Amino acid sequence: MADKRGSRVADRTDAIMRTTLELGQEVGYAKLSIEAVAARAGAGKHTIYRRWPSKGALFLDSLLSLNEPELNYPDTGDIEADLREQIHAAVDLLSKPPLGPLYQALLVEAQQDPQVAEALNERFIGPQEEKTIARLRKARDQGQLSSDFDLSLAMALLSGPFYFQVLIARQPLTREYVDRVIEAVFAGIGPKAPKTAGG
Amino acid sequence: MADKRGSRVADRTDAIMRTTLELGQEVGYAKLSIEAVAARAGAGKHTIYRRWPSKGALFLDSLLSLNEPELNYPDTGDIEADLREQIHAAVDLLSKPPLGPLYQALLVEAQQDPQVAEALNERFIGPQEEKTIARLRKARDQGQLSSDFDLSLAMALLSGPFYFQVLIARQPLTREYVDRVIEAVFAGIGPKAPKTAGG
DNA sequence: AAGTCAACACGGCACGTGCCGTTCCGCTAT
DNA sequence: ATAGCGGAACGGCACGTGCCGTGTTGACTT
Repeated sequence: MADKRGSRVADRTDAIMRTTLELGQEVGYAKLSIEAVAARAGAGKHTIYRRWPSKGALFLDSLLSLNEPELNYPDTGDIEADLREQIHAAVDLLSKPPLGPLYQALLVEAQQDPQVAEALNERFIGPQEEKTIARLRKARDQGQLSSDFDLSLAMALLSGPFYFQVLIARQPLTREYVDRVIEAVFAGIGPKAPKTAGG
Repeated sequence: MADKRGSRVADRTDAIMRTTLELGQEVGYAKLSIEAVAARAGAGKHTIYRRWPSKGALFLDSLLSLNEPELNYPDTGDIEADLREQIHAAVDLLSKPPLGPLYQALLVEAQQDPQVAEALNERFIGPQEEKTIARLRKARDQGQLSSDFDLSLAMALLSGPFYFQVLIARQPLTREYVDRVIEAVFAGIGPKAPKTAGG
């Protein structure tokens, strides 16, 4: 039976998503076409269009279906060490092949398609942020952070430089770079001696 | 003579670039087609393809032809105040209509087209970085920055959160947010009491 | 100095290709 | 019977490339 007509819906859906990732890795997201996905997956285009409203939605679902990103925070009591650990893991996962290029493409697509942006935030970035903020909150309660700090601002300070490095500067994200950013975000770039008093 | 054949090359080039920006604002970068630019500019597609290898290159040239971004640093002696001033100006220019959406689209295109990325870095982002770094260096020499600091890292710490806010969090860039980021980057998110030695 | 002309750039048109999103058809498992 | 499927075909759009007739330009002739 070379045909898959009538097989279980979930199987068909999985096959399409797997093919999407496969083709995405081969030709890149930009050149990925629904037509090609349908052809390789042995599916009708209609079957794809029935389930996903856009290429971006299909791609997002496909990526999230991997469900790998169980990026949970360690909690050793040392917030800087835990952040390093966590960010190293995230970097390993999201900035290197095979997932890196795909995740990056998804960020690009999110810029162009508000629906994808919303879904991405809701289903991936948001939850990750919450985990980070929860961990930061605990640290703040333990006096490891400036007490009056807006935690979502801290989030941005910690994440921004990495996105900057990848998306704008287009430089590789090394562990050393991660460590330097974390250290600097904690210490600040101001002079070591307090600003207020004479330095 | 409704025809522009043989008129000066620079005029034709300008007309095409102006039309590109115009159409870009109307339909957005994604739906911008060279065909439409040619039609509205009263130009042949060849004339466009002859000068620009890609839609991205045309768009980049068109944006840079505005030549507005003379974002030069003030130097009042107070690095934090100068950074605020400078970043406020940059934010006003690059995150609000009419240029904001176009600049954002250019960043997106740079993700997909390495040639555009390189040109963008070389002709816009790079020079701006250099100005910032030069100003930071002066501040460091005056003792307003931690003395052993890598200035390009400071660059990333200062820029990253803003790109994050726009591209990832998709939130508006307010002056208040800018001020909070700058303050935090200087002070650090660590506890107020100095970690290293007694202040 | 005035006239001439080949080279060049141009606008416009048409072509073949690729992918879009949709529609129809025949098949198959339920 | 019905609903979902694979597959084929559709019209539409934009791509990038040829070709054509036309206008401008600058070097050469007179």
